Amino acid sequence: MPAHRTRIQDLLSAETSGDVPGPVNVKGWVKTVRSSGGVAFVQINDGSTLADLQIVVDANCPDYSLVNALTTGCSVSADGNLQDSLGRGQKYEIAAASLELLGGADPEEYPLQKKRHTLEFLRELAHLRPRTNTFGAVARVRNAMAFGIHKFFQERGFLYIQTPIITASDAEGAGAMFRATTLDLNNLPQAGGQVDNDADFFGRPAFLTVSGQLEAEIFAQSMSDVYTFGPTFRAENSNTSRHLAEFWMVEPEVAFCDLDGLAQLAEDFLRSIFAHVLETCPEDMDFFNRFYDKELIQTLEDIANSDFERMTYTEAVAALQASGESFEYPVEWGADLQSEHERYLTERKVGRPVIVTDYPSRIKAFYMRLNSPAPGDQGETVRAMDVLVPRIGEIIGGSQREERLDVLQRRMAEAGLDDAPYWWYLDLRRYGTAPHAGFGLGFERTVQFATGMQNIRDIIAFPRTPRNAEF
RNA sequence: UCCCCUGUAGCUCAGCGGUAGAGCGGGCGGCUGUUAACCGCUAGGUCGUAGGUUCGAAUCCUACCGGGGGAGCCA
Repeated sequence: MPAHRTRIQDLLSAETSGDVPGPVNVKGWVKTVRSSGGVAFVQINDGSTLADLQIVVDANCPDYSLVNALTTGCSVSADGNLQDSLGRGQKYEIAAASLELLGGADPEEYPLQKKRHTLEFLRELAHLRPRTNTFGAVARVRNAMAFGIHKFFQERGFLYIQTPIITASDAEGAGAMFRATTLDLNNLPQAGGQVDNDADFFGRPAFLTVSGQLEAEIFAQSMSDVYTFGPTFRAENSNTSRHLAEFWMVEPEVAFCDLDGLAQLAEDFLRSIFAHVLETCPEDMDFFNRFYDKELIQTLEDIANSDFERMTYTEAVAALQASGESFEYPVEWGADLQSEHERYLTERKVGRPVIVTDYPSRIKAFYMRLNSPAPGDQGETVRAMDVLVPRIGEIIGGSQREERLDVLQRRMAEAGLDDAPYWWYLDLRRYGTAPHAGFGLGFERTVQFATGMQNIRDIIAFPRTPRNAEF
């Protein structure tokens, strides 16, 4: 009896069945059971790879009678030798010497069939859907991409930093925040006719972070090259296939870097992580290519192997106006680009990712660095960039930060912001200020793009959206 | 938050004013290596909820709740 479980991936990746001598132990969850005469076929999956393993149980196995009790969803353990499969459809199979039922799954109640389910139905079964092919593949690809992200930055000497999840500062412009409080909402302490925030846990209002950027800037102004990778929260009432109330964001922040350097970093970064996932998850990527997007792999390979298009906002507006397209929203210098405009640029105009830079200051955040005027501009612009990709639209938003104290203070005043809560942010400009830049990447959107999945709720294990926080 | 679509058996759907249906899944029985196996039999539903119109409502109307698509906000 083998002492340790062998992962299915390790068995299936063997060069020949002879490379796995002697009996092995396998464990997993039953996908389907077929029987024919005196032979039963138990197909199991253990999550280590997309492929199932077929266990052959015949009358020679003392536990043969057990197969009648096996149904989809059971967990089992089997010992036996790996052999070349006698049937078609799989290379190897296990000839069971013994079989054990670890946990049953009442077939009258177990909700997963061996047939295909809709993604909408599976969304209600977040505790069971990782057992399906699609969600197993998403979990593995998501894992590989997280690793690829760390690998990219670590190989470039970036420091992984952890910024707070609970924060008292509200990164301007990033949207509505969730309040984090220990106050009794049914009996709020009052002071001077208002809620007494001094009685709250932190002695002041606190929130769940919408971005680690401002804190990351602190470390960029000391460690030079840093990145964050963690959860962020937006209390926006957004009901789309691209928004979550809780999502993961990657935010590099780089000292002594301008917008051109940042755009290059963003491009290298995206190309690197797509190449990484193609290389490390070939079976899963084939699966997505077959069932979700027939051009997925081709698209990702193209991105990994070709340069991104660059254009300024002013050039983008000119291109949109010259396109002859009839857009629902008018295109005019000074207005933000709408989804339809972004999609035209990346999908129709260039057919690959586009980096749009130098947006009007009026539509961007106060911390973005003010430009000197360029030809064609019809107003102030800032050193901001958006990376647009087909189907998803904006996948990265970033900017060179305003490092000049006087300009920053002027911009904050124009935005109607009070200096006081930003005292430490301004201090960074008072003491050894340095040019720096950073961007934010929505992790789920990136995985969504890489898998071809239509809905972001199928990219995160336990999606938080308005009116939905089950599990 | 706005616009459009949608909610009928465990799942996917048909039925769209007159006695609630199919396929899959489940149960039972066949089948000497199967491949989302195959063949036969069978059980299973207050038609999202609450009102309203009507002799009669799954079907028409209203509100609310859930789901989907699109938009806005953004990552």
